[in-house]
Amino acid sequence: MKEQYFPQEIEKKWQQKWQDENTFYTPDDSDKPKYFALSMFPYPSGKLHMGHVRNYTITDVIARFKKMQGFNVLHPIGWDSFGLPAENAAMKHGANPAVWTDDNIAYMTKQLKMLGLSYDWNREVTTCKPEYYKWTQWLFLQFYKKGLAYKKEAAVNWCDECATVLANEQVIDGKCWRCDSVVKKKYLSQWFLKITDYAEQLLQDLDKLDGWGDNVKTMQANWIGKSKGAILKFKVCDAPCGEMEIPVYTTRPDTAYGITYLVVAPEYKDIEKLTTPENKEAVEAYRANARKMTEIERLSTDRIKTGVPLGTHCINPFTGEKFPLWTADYALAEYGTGAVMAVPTHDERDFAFAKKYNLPMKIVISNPENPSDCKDAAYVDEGVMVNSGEFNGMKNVDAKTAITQKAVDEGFGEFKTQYRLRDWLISRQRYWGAPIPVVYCDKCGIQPVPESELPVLLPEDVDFSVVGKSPITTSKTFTETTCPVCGGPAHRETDTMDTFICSSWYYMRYSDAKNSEKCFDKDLVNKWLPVDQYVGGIEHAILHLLYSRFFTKAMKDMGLLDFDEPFKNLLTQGMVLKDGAKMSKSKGNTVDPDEIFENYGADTARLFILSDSPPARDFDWSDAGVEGCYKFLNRVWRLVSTNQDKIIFDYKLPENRTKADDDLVRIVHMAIKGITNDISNEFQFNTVISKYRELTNAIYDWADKAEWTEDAKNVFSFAILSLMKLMSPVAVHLTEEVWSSLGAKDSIHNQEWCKWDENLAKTSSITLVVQVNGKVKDKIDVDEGLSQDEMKEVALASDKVKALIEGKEIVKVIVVPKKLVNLVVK
RNA sequence: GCUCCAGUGGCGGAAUCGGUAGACGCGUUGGACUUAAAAUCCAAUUGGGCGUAUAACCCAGUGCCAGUUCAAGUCUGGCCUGGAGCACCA
Repeated sequence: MKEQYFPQEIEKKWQQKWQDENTFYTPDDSDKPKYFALSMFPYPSGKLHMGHVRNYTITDVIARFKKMQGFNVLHPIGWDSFGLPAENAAMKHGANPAVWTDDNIAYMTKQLKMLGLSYDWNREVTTCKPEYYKWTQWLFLQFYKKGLAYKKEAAVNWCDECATVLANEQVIDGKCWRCDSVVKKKYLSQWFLKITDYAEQLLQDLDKLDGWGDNVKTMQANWIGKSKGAILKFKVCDAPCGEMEIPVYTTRPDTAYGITYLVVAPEYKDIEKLTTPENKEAVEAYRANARKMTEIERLSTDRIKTGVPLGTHCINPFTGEKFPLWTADYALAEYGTGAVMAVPTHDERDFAFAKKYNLPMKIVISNPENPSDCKDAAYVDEGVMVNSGEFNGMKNVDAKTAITQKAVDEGFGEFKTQYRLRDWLISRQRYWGAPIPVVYCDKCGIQPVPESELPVLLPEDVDFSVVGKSPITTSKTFTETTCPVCGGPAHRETDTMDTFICSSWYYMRYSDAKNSEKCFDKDLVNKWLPVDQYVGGIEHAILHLLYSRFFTKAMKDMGLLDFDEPFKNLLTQGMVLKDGAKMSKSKGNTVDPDEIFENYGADTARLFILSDSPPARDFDWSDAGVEGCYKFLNRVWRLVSTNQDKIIFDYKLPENRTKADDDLVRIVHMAIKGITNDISNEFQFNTVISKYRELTNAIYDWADKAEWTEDAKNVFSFAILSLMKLMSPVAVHLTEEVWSSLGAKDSIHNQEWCKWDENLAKTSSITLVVQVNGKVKDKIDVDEGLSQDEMKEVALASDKVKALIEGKEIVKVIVVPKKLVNLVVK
């Protein structure tokens, strides 16, 4: 072993060796219990960034720790390799997206290996390869068969920049999640997956996810947005085209006696039938204007509300009162029934609208102690029913049920549970994705591609320079085909699938990555899944994580697997910051992992990225911090290299230890206990690393004073070799090099995790804290075995305490065994 | 507006159960070694009483205000600040 630490040299050597010896191969058959550790797989953008380094290091340390604890650990990696950047690069540089993607994967693979990650590369999964997307397409067909995939014409989110539609989940603040440009509405016929069928299950099963943070669970619950209310139906009394009925959804049926008008969304399907000839022109103009607006404008809550009357009227079935119909863009076509009953006195939005257009108001709920006149604001709190016929005097919360029941009994209403979650729009008008396996025949209509004809391969004869349509439509070989039913001419669907489909099941594929007969073997997927620990960024809280839960539930119902939640435990790691801001190219505050590997080595990078903050919190990168970690590894190296002659690999702890030896043995046991607990308890790697330092410091101190008897050498060896094993999940190369230099035959990464002896993992004496009236006044070293009475005596014998309690009365004495005595005096 | 999370030295952060606040590190200051530097090592480092050495002592202190308790960074209630998510969802 060299005197000096040369990380680059030893890291390269061991990476090669691990690869040659297949050190991290995971067998499917093993007596050991399974453990599936998973990082969210990367998009092959070109280069790793520090967020990747953090994510993969965290998971890698978990995987290695679990392996040493005796688990058969599955720790795979793959590539989320369909998506727009490849296509954009193709357009810009004339490169083929497949080639661009392959190059990026090759480079990033090299980087992952340089980080020393313990992946089983035999299970690598790449979503853009036909052998993978064949099964993505196959799964689509299963969804289709089950009625969970359907096509419909709808107002959808459109991004001009990306020239494609987007799912609701991909619109952030009215902007595209990828390019940040403003999203528009377009009417298009598109493919959807019926995630709404699973809304209730997706919501309820959140309770099962004990291993998920509350933040993610509440975000998903809010997104699903369950509410309970009623559908009430209103007869239109003067529609130009005969009798009509308008159903509305409301969570406030208790306010039904206070309705003074009714609003339908500008996109409401029957709006034309509800408009009188006199109002037609104004209504048309209003609707045209609404269509032009962007989502941001449309949904802005501080915009002044606008609307126009339709000229027709409804009857309130509770009161017989007649009230007008309006259209206004504060009613949303996609939620509820697209129509709203308006009660200005008890809803802020209706109040603002009624004020503006001078519509009447009627108070139906009142707080008897402090009645509101509803002149300046709506009264939205609880109260007692007034002006509500037979319901007068009832509490409004009780009236919700009572009034709905009346509507049910009399045939104009029903109880209704409503969700905000919408179906998942999965069509994309882009090339670089899995083609939707469907053909359109003039005679037979929509026909799924037979499973035997999968995969539907992406064509290569395409022109990426086209504007305004998907490059795939320029292929001469792709579009024209024959109908699988009648054999007549037909054309293929040219839309591809949202990449989030590919990532909704990739983690299952790891269980059987090379299967060419099936998407995976059922026994294997049931053996390895659910994922025991999933690690990734919070940005997927309601995208990937919700979609994957939906896929799992749907696939369970299809009989493909037997579990109903994919990820048992979820760790959402914080962002990597530099100078307090998120690292980004535009801000110019990025740190290139390659440079860190080159200057300090991967072990330093791994150690540092775990050292300063707990994994869930944001991490501020600092050059001084890296330097500090590098120095620490040097210090560890020196500790071993300068004392090599005193280390016995097959040490035996002496039976009769001297006091000094004893202390080091205790310190090691305490470190083992502390580190094991810190990892087990939510992966607190930052404190794990502080304990590495404490132990290293303690060994240095001890070695300084040691007389090198045989016993001392054995104790020292125990300490050094334990330190190496404890550090091996983090400093993977350094510990391996030391381990082998000291005479080991097998890899340190195949060793068992250190065990501690509870009797040795504590100090022989304790510090007795003496408080007077709750304030610490003295600390006394005492023997651990002291009884409570003895502790009290020791406390009272303290000179400091004597002085403080002199002339005072001891009211009470509290003794906490092995810890403290509190004297309450007056 | 609603929901969730967080707030501790100059900085990152530590503190199973309510029981020694500030572990470990970064930075800073002083010192040793060196012709010099780097590296390394030693010491100090919450604020104040207190710009002197030594040894000690006292007071205050975990965003703010209350409360529970012998004892609160930790529990309860009410705020303030920051971050994240949702948001005209009837």
